[in-house]
Amino acid sequence: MPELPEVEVVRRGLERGVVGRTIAAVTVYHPRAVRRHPAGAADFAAVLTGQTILAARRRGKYLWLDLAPAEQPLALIGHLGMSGQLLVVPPSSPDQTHLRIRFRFSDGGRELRFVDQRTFGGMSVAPAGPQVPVPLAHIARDPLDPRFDDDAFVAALRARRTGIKRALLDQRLVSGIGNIYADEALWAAGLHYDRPADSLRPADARRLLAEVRTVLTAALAAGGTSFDRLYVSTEGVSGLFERELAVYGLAGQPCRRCGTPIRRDPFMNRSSFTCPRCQRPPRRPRAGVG
DNA sequence: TAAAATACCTGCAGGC
DNA sequence: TGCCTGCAGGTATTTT
Repeated sequence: MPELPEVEVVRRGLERGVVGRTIAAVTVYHPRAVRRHPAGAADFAAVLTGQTILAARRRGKYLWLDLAPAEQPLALIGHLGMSGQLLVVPPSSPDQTHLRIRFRFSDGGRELRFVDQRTFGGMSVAPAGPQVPVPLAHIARDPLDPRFDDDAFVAALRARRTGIKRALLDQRLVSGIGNIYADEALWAAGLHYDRPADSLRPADARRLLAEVRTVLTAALAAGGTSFDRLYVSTEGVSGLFERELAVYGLAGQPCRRCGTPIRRDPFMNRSSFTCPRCQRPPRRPRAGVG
């Protein structure tokens, strides 16, 4: 599933593949792919046609392409959702089954394709803001951002009246973390997902943040985590981090630290994976206990 | 106002 | 073989 490392791999691919090129034509094959573009698919295509891409940028799990401004600066925003892919491929390559948007370029070279099986992802065009496009103003910086404020994060996390995993998944508090890396970081830090955030000591919060950074960095180095080929780079290559996962998806298998079988609990309509020995449940759980 | 719950969506695995 | 159910989960919206 695309979380920060996977999205960053895609961003780098876009930087190599489409920056500096001019969009010649846009075709939207599924309206849901542009549902966050209020003016609709026709407007989406019309606004983008003729635009030159200046840069490929990211905040958390969102990507955007800065466009050369005619009057006001614009950004082409993308989110991969659960199953989205942004592929840079030769025009002659066969259409993917779930091709949602196609971008052709004026140089006649490789085209950009947004492919998304479950259509949780999507693209839109919005005004570029001073730091991030206007619709992304609520997304916090991610832990790999040089301007991420550790002290502010620790304070904000400890002010939350909820479980720590819920807090980690809240993109307004810290971005880029999804279900996989939340579970991995919590295991590494020896913390249970339902531990109340306001019960964390500052040192606990800092240790958790350090583990988040460690797991995100390692996953990025491995090219991300891939399951059933739903996540791939712009060249269609799968990531290798899955083989390094410690708990996610490993229910029943021994914890690599203590040998206790990993357990899976329902959590927020999905799953949490923990080692019941390394990650003791809290005495006063917040919510979402399964 | 914050936190929790729900809707959205498709493909696959497993049971029968 | 074919139908049904559960599951995967990030974000926006709705409810509590």
